[in-house]
This record gives sequence, C-alpha cells and structure tokens, in this order.
Amino acid sequence: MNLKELARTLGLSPTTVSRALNGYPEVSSRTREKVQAAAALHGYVPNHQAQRLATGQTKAIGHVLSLAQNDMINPIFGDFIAGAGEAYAELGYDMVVSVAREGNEEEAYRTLVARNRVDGVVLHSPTATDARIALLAELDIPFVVHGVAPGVSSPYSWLDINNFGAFERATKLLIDLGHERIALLNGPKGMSFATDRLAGFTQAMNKAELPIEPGHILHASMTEPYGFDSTTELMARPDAPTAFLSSSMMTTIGVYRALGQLGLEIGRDVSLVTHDDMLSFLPNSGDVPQFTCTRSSVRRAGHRVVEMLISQITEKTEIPMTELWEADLVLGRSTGPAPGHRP
Amino acid sequence: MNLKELARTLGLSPTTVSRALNGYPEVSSRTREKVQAAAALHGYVPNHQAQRLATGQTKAIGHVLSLAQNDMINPIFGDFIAGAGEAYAELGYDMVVSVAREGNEEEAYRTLVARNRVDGVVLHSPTATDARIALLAELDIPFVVHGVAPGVSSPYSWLDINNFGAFERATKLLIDLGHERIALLNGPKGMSFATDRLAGFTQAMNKAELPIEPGHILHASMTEPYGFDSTTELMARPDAPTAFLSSSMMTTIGVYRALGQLGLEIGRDVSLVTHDDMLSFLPNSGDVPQFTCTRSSVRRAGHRVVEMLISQITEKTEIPMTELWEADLVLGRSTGPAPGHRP
DNA sequence: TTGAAAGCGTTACCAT
DNA sequence: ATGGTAACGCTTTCAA
Repeated sequence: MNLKELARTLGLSPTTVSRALNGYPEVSSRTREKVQAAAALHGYVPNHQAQRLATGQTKAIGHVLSLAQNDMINPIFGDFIAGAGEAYAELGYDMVVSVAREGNEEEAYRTLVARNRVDGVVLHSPTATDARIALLAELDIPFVVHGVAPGVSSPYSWLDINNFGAFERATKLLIDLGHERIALLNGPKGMSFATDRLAGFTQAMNKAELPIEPGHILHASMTEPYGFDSTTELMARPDAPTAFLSSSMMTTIGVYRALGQLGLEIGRDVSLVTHDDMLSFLPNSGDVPQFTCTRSSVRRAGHRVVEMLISQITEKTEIPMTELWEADLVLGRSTGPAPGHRP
Repeated sequence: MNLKELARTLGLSPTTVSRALNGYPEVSSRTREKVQAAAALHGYVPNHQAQRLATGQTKAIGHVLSLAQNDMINPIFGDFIAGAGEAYAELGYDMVVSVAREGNEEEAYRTLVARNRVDGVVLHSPTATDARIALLAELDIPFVVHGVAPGVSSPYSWLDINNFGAFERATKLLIDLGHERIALLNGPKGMSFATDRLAGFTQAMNKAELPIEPGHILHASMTEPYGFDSTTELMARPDAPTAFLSSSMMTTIGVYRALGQLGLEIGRDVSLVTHDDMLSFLPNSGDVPQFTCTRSSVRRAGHRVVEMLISQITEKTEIPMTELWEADLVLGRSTGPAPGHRP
C-alpha cells in the first residue's frame, strides 16, 4: 500500500494524507485522525527511498571504520556503536557503517558525500593533525569527532574526555602513594588521546620533580599481549617500575597476568591504574572495583556524539560544538603505597 | 552535477548517458568512452536515493544489534562487522546497523522491511528456536544466519562453525592426556553455539565413560570476570577439575588470571583449551600459541556470510545455502598430561 | 544506436 | 483546510 492508494481509499488527496501523517498543522484534527486510523489499519508505511529523494535528506549518518594500523579492530567500537545506535533509534536516523582499507579512506568519505548517502559523519580515533577533518570540512558535510585533534586549527565539533587531566590525576595519585618509577603503557603513537595522556603524565612527574625514564613509556595497540609482554620486560629491568599506568582494560589484563606470573601482588608489590572505557564485556565494577581507574563510558559518548551531530543537522545549532568530559578517578584494589614508602 | 546536466553537456540524452555509465551493451563504444571521460571530468556521481527509488533495490543490508541480555555487547561484533564491511565494499553494498532494545526487535525488523530499507538481513547469535527466523521468512526478505538454530525446522541459510565437533575434539584431546575432571565454561544458556559445544563435550565424555560433574558445567556471558570467578570457585572444590574448556578468549584470560593467582602453572598443573575467534585485539598467535585452542576467524565468517547473502539476492542462488566450517584444533602451551598421569 | 517520456513514491509549492 | 501538480534524479519501456 502506498500513499496514492491510501489517499484513494480515504477519498482524499495524497497531499492531505502526507500532511496528516507528517504532523503539519493545517490539517483538521478530524481528518488527521481518520488518516492515521486508515494508515494503521492498512499497515501503510512510507517508502524510505521516496521520502529521501523528495526531501533531499537521507536521515542517515555514516561511520567509516578504517582498517589502518595492522588491521586492529578497536575493541571499543562495539560499545560506541551501541550507544550511537540507541541515539539513532530515538531520533529516527539510520547508521551506515563502511569499512575502508588504508589509503582508501578519503575516497570512502568522498563517495559517501558525493552520492548524497548520509547527512553527516562521525569521525573516530583522530590523530593530532588528522587530515580527515580538513577533508570533511571541504566536503561541507556536518561531522562530529570522537576525540580531539590538537594539531588542527580550524574549528570543528568534537566530544572527548579530558585525557590530559585524567592521566595527570592518576599519576599524581601514584606519586602521592610514594611511587617514583612509573611506567606508562600508552596507546598507539600519533593517536591524540595517547598524546594527551602522555602530556598529563609528564606534567605530573615534572611537577613532582621526578625523572621520567624514557624506557618506561611505551606506545602500541592496546592488546592483551601488549600488556603482558611489556610488563614482563619492564619488570626484568634493574630500574623496574613500582607502578603502572595502562591505557585500556584490555592491556591492563595483560599487565595483571604478567605480574601474577611473577608472583607479585597487585596493590602491594606493584600498583596499577588503568583507564576504563566501561566496555560491557570487560567489567571493572563493584563498590570497590578490582582496578583503580580513570573511568568514562564510551557507550555514553557514542550516544552523545550522535545527539550533537543530529542537533547540528536539524536545528542548525551553532558550530563548533565541543564537550570535554571529565573522567572519574575511581579507587579500586590495585593501588597502594610504594614498597618501602612511609607516608 | 546530475545526470540531466551531464547529458546536456555532452549533447546526449539522459537515457544514453545512463546506459553508457551502467554498462548496457547497446551503446557504441565511442559514445561510452566520451561519456565516461566527461563523467570523470565533472566528477559526476549518480545520486544514490534516486537510483534506489528508480530501481527498487536498496543495495543495503541490515544488521540488527540487539541489546537483550544484560546489555552485553558481543566482543566479536567488531571483527564480524569488519569482515562483513570488506565484502560490502567489494560488492558495492551499504551496511545499515540498527540497535534494538529487548522486545523492540521484531518491530525493528518489520519497519526495516516495510520501509524497503534493505535488500537483506544478517542475523546474529541465534538461539535454538530463534523466533526471528520465522519472522524474516514471513516478511519474505533474504537473510543469512551467522550460527544455526537447530530447533527451527523450516529451511533457511546459515553459516556456522562445527561447534559440536570442535568441542568434542578438544574434550577428547584432554581425555587422551589423562584428564578426567574437566570443567566447561560455556557461553550463555540458550545460544545455539553453547548448546552444540555442550553436546560435543558430553559426547566425548560419554564415549570415554567418564562421569560429568554437573557443577563443572557453567553458562554465562563470556566476560573476563566470568572466567576468573568461576575458576576460582571451581578450584576450591574438593573435586576441582584438572582441565578447563573455555568458550572464548575473553573468558580464558580470566581463567588464566585465576590460575595464576592460585600459583598454578598452566599446561602442567592445569590444562586449558579455549575457543579462539581470532579477534584482532586478543591475539593468540605464534607458531606455538599460548593457549591450545579450537580456532576459526569470525572476521572471515563475516565476509563469507555477506557473500552468501548477496549472491542469494543478485543471482537468485538456490536457498537455503548452508556452510559448516571446521575449526582448527591448534596445540599451544596450555595443555599437558593430567597430574599423576602416565601415558 | 539513440531518444522521449513514463514511471518510482514521496514532499512541497501554489491555488482554491 | 484541501487539492493539483511539479519537482526529486534516476532507470526503463517503447519508438524511431
């Protein structure tokens, strides 16, 4: 059943029926009710393609998943998408996900826009000077970045957590506990969140006038073996750290595994603070979570990023919109005074 | 630039230009070349919405992500989507992801189909008698299930790994090593893959005439704490198992963590076989992987499921299409003879 | 081999 | 408050 048929059934014009269904004010309430009843009765649902063509809006948002760095799928992707998907469902938008191979990315965005496939785009995991931001600005399509690109000077919308502040506070917590040799198992070099976290760490160490051992700062994709291997190596050094900062729960579990293997007790022999994205399959919950952490829900971020983007599209909200979320610093059971330290 | 303008530029009709661009045979090769050159020159890209409306095909496939069981996002989702996305990119399809809250799922599918939003659907994580299969059949839309629903008698297309065979073989491996008390940390009850794995385990135990301790069989969402907590509890029992079968790498890491905490050496004191979906952020690779595993790439499965679905749509391939993949059984460093067992 | 014109199912403008 | 009709940008049938 299409609009014309439904209109004929009702003895009305397609125009009126369309207006009644789309909530236009000029239609009489009696007519509107009749139309709505008939639509429900016949199971009429407007054809999506036709609506899109007629209005010029696609009511769809694009997410480009790039398989750049050694084909790593970011484990946070699923939770971010879940949060975004909730917002899309609430706001009546579709989510179009495309996968681009390295180098193919620019083209993925270009065709998405050229074909008028989406009304906006969400940008994931920016680097400091991410070229995609300039590209999307040039293509003149609304977009919101999940994360921030400090090397980009032109204005753009983003939502990020305060990575600098979170890691500065986490580092200070460890310093206050008497730790002086602290290792940072950071995310991949170039990712802006990793840069910010390193800066926060550095600032706290500098303020406390503690030397930073370059070998204690590592960058890599945040896998479990990364945590395991690097911890094993670091603990074998003569200047082994007494505390670890880890950029993700996944890596943290590797750290935990390595320390366990070495017979060390976490929170006593070695302290550990992790960032916790609150991924559903990696819970670190409870009143006193196992791991002391800086915590912020990536799922909630997904939800909010979509709200921001769609409000830009529909309400012509002033851009740029930016939000910097503080991460909670939650004390768990993985931190304690440095060995030999009297408070 | 749209088709009409491009046609005018060329002094041709829109019809001819359309035919030239879409590879219709009746257009002269000279004309075709001219048209293609002009299209490239002016950066003409056909409008997606208009093409969809005119052809009636959407060139899009839907994935409904249900947030049913305690809002768990399946960690394999990202890798599956990555594999699927590669296939979509190759075949020129879009992937539309919608998130449905529990109970809202049927409606999600119904509107997806009623609005003619997608040409087909991929079904994830079926239960034994999954109602969505009947629904999609009733809606008369092509679909392929990732996994199998043994309780559904009507024919449908699916791709699955041989969960029964994989876990039977894994169990037999442990039995051959002398293990008699084997714990199974299975996935959530009702999921068909979990049912199959339990059946494979049971069969191997029965064949060896070994008793199955009901308390050794657990079902839950496959998180890391699930592995940790259940291992800790199981090892405290008087009839503690000497070997573990784990349904996912995530859970396995929890098992590993618990055993490490108990001071037990894996592969000597306790043996462990896991299923490994080859998730990119949870690698278990190397010539001799850390964990002995049944292994099959969920990313490759995503790729193949999409190929199957699209071949059904475009080539009217005979349905049902079914594929049962054998999982590799890969020996790693987590299995060894049962303590006190002389081969 | 090419073109004119009629769809595809809506929305939106202009009348009434 | 309602209706006629022209878009929207393409594909496809029918003619030439």
